[in-house]
Amino acid sequence: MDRELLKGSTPILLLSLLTEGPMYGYQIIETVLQRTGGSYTLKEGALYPALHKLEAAEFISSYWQTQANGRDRRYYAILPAGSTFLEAKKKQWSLFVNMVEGFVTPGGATGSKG
Amino acid sequence: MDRELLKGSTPILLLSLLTEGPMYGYQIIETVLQRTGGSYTLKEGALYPALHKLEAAEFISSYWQTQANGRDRRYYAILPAGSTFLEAKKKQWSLFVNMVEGFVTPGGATGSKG
DNA sequence: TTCCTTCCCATCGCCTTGCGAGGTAGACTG
DNA sequence: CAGTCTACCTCGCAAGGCGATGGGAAGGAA
Repeated sequence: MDRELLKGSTPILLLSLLTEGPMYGYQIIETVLQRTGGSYTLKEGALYPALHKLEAAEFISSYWQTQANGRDRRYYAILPAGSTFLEAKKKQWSLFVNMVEGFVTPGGATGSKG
Repeated sequence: MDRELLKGSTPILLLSLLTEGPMYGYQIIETVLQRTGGSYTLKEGALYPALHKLEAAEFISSYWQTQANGRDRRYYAILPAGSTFLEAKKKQWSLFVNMVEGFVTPGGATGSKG
């Protein structure tokens, strides 16, 4: 996967994932790995800073939870402001995709997909 | 338009545009501006370095052409290697788009588009 | 002539972001 | 005890877009 293509899409990925329910970092990495069939490994060096930034912006919140075995995990949950932001980002995303596809296929692809 | 989203997609845009025929920098900016209805202005600080990089990689070539009024314009044209690269990039692009949309809409969008 | 606008090229420093590498630490296995 | 897996995190680097800035020529206005 081209790293430059990823830039800017990580918040969308994260927020979308958290819409399904709270998750912790390691779990997010595993989930992304599984869902992409192993083709995309969300790196820790990308994940944690992104998560912290999202939290600082109050789009998500976090809380520590102790498991049965005593280990602590930091869960992240989406906040209302995060959902709003996600919707805006999604619109931006489809606008962006449509724009690029408009150039790639000048004849067709004027929209429709998002 | 989110700047981070753009990263990595500029070569695709440029190469796609040049597939339609040789163009010069200013013209590329104007064309992008027109086709996006003014919503996306390809900045000079992004365009020229990208163009030069593409040329250094021998994906495009350039030549100066003098107009009737005596002014010089630097035209860029796509090379065979550039077309090959474009095709590869397009595949990467749709893989990428499908991946992101797979997260955004967990139910549908499993693929098919490329 | 001088001035301004449009056209056309280009570079530089800054900022953001992903990545590779490195670090800490608890729980479980051998 | 050592090794592995889980789970957290940070740092320096590279890459790319952006805003600012600059050079220069053509053409019209004052």
